[in-house]
Amino acid sequence: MSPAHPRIRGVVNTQATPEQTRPSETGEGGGRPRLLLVDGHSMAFRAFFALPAEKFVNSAGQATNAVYGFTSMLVKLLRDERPTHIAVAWDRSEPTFRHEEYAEYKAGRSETPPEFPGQVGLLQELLGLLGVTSLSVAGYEADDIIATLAARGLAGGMEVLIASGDRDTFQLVGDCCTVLYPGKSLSDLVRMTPEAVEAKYAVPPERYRDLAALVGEKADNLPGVPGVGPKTAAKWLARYGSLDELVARADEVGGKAGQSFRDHLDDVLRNQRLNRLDTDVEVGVAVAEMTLDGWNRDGINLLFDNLEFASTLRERLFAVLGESEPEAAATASDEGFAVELVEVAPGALADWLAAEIAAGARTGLAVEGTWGRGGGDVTRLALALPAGRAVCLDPARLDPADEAALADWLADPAYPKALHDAKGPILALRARGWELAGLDSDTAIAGYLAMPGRRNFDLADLCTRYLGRELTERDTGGAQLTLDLGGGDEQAAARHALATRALATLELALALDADLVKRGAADLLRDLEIPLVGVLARMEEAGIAADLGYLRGLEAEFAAAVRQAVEEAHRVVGREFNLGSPKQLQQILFEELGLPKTKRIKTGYTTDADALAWLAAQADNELPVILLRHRDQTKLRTTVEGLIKTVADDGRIHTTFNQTVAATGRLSSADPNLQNIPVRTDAGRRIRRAFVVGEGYEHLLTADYSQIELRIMAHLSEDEALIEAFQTGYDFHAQIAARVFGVPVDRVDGEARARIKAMNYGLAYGLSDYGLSQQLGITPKEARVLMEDYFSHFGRVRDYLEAVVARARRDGYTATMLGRRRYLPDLNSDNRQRREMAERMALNAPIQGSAADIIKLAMLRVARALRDGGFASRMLLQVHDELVLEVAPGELDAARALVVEHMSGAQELRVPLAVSVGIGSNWHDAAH
DNA sequence: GCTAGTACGTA
DNA sequence: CGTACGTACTAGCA
Repeated sequence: MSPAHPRIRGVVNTQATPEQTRPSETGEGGGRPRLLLVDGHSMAFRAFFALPAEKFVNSAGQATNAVYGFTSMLVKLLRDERPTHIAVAWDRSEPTFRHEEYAEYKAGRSETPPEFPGQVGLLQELLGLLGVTSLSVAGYEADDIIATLAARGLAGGMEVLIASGDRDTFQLVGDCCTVLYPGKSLSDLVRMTPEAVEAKYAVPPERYRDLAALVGEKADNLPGVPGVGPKTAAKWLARYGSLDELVARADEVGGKAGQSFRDHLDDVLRNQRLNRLDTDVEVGVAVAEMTLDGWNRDGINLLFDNLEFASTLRERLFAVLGESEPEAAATASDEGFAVELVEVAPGALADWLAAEIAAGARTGLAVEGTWGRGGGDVTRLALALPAGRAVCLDPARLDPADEAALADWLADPAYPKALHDAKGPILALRARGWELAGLDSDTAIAGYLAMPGRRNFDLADLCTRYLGRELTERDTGGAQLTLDLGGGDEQAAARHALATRALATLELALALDADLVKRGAADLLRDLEIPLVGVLARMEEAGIAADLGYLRGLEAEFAAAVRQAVEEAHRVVGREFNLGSPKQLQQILFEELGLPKTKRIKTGYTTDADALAWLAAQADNELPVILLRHRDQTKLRTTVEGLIKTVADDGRIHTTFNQTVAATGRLSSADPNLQNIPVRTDAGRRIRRAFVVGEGYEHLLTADYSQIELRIMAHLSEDEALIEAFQTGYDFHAQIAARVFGVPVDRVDGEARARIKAMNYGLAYGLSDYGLSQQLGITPKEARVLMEDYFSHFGRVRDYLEAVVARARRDGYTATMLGRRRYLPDLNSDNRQRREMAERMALNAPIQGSAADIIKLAMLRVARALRDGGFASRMLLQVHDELVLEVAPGELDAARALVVEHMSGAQELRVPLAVSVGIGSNWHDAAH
């Protein structure tokens, strides 16, 4: 028997670098270090088919059979083989050098089952938590990585074990290198030693390549010599010694098979080239570093909880880890976050990323910088891996090669990333030309879906709540620290703090995943809210063009009207006072002028618009009217002033959409709020003329849902009369009024229609008879009669509304059509006011929330359709039931059709989802 | 400089 | 005594 190393070298041309192979001197039991190399996809795929996919599904619908089977196999290997070092290699989706040589390589494989790919990411996440090195290298297959690592391990004196379902690895078998090949079942791995290979194929391992080249490999779509099987091939190789020799003396081979061999010589030589495993792959991580340590017990528990794995597997895993592990790694996480900040040498980032982060495994990303108003800047960013290793980068001092590597990694959707409140960082990264793809979790949004009523979703708060660990002052890099430390320490502390945030985000994402599965919101996060983040970032970045000169003109006009109202008011009262002070107004109106008292409030009597209008009618005094005009004009002036202040250098206003504020699921807009620009009064609508189509575009287009909340109420209540009213497409409120008052539709007068309209909308808000009477200026008794008349025709609506509250009281929450919950503990409060408030919220939340779900779906559909269709037109604003787009030249008809199609088709309801569209050169004229 | 209260714009 | 927001202002406290 020839020695191991020459044998390997003879086959694969080993070029092991000594300094990279320094296996630990303290291997298991003091013996030789053992390196276990696993072919990830190959073994996961075997596991997938070994276990029934339908039996391994968690409550989120995630198939877990491959994860379970692979983990089970890994536990067995760890227990039985006791490796001191371990790595798992993965194939990549990109073509390899083999595809370049032979386009048909691996063609004709049957389609991967849809349940499989998602599990690879989970497995890689698990390996990260186990502290197992997970590798993939662009342009190479897992086999090549394994061959490279095997050669280095052997050169370093290690014993090598390879777990792979790919027979190409048999060429690596030697005295110190054994392949564990799956037999009948996954747990039954056949030990392919040199003797076993020889017994099975009648050739030594170093001749296996030659044999495979002759016979062919169906799985790789490499046809061999027709009529030549393993027996003939082995016989020839025994006679001629090697394939090279056989080829050289091809004309000596007799018989039909010999002729076939000569006819297919090209195929054989190609097979031989392709089945050679590369041992010079740049893997970027030394074999000696592939020790099994730094595993994360909390993380593993969270992931297993999430996957809903039985406790037996977990116990077996911890048992085998516990035996081989220093305790420190397992307990370190009890106190804060055990982040290990790694320095990557300049120019080495690409290698580090490739070596440390397997495609599909999630990385935590934290960004330090500034953002807002559609832009931002990055001062630092940190990446953290599941086992706690992290790197912190300063974009300003990044080697060009590293910058390119970082940009590629950020933009690669194959690398899932978890961020906390990602939209700002996305804008900041993009300002540096870096796209972020593969956003896999946003922990702020995940927290919002779990607890939509909370006011803030700080990373530290969520860590305390979900991980039971504090993101301490030290971790967060607080200002206090900078006073105590010198410049260098300050930098180091800030880097450590950011890396800790990245790790905390990663761990938090896992915990929130599990929680959202329990709350039925995992799909909502993954399919709706996360994709929306990028869409909103684009909208904020685009902004909307503003006519600054026009705004300044308006401001002057409104300011003059305010001054005039102030002068008039002072003249009427006979002295100067602050019209903006409710307190001074109360003094003047109710004490000095002795006007009738209005509704009581905490500080006295209200001076709101309703009360002033009432006073104007009651008393013979012109002051209330002047005050009303002053209020109006002041509001308009401050609105315009606010807008002017926010016009950016590009002449556009970039709002910020908040995705985690509204308890019902709506977006909100701030800085400036573009969702409350006046529209109801003529003076107010003039402000909308300031929002104009930008340079390079042709039109503004607005598209809004007609009565979407009422349609949702009709859908959810399944009230046939309501549904029918929407299906006819005729004036909805008039139709309802006709039924309630028992008159033909064309005889419904304006008064009746207005009452029913108020009633229709009021229902969705938990309207009381008192509230309705206030709204309509009728007595509560009349309002009660009106409600009874209404419900006598639309009984299902009342049933629905009552059922919503009853169910929410029982479950503790309401749910929208997409399963977005709102928790309302006050439904069982002893305090009547709180309880009734909660009841109104419960009535409204499913309706307002479902409308929010639907327009969010529509936004995703519109954004995708615009992108896929190559449109230059873009979405700018969302105003709850309305989208505002900027249409590029020549795209009007197509854009209009696209928006209508994707808005009205966003969700199937029992009633049509009507969308109306308007076009104009400014927001006012684009109304309809 | 902070918060509470009031008021008011939108859907 | 109808839901959901954001902003601006005053007043009172520190």
